[in-house]
Amino acid sequence: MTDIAQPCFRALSDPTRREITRLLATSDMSIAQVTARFDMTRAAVKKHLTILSDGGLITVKTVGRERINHLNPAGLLPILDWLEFFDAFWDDRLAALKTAIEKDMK
Amino acid sequence: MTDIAQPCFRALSDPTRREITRLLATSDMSIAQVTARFDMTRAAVKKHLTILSDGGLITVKTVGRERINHLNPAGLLPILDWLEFFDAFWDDRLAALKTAIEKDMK
DNA sequence: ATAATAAGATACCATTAGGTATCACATTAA
DNA sequence: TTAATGTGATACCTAATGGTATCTTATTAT
Repeated sequence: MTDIAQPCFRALSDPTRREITRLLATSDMSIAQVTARFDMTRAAVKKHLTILSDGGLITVKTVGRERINHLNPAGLLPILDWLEFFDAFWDDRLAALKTAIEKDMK
Repeated sequence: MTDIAQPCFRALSDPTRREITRLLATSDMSIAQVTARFDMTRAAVKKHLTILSDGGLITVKTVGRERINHLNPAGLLPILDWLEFFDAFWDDRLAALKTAIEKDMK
């Protein structure tokens, strides 16, 4: 029950952190640069970045007095691995799924 | 900034809830049946099921005095939509998965 | 009719989470 | 050298989270 995916799911469970990942997808940023995009203190942003790092979603490189945060898309793989479990069931449950969706739309 | 995906990400952020989804992938279960698989009270399990329902990951049907919990794989689509943003950063594995699901739903 | 079973509802508790303010330290600029 | 900048670290606050216990109601079985 080691649950390797937990730090990743945890990291993505917060909207601010998901937004940070999208920001970093466009370019690397220092903590101050990320903070400039949000209405919260640097300390709060730093906590989010730490959690993203724990989840393997970003890497951090020290450049002078700055900490450059860099997106690590491979950190999303635990999520994909987890989702793949349901591949088999999508086929099996296809009929029920169609019915359920169609009924919901009425 | 309505963040439609938040209830889904939130639902999957807890290991117990992820395990429940896998359980329900094998068969529908009443609350008591789900509870029998975990070392916690029925009230705790019920809370998890409510959060999974809020996240659109399960549906609940009343049968007599029982509440039958049923996996709703389509509830995972918000996650896939969100992940799709990162397609540019790796291969097309994710997009293939998502389009396969959507094709099945039609 | 009575007892057993399934679940809803509420109050409560300890811990975690997201946030702030503040101070110290390292690096760069003047 | 001195001042400004970027960050680390800590203490603290409030709300949310995951859990329990307990009581009530609805349904099913004897």
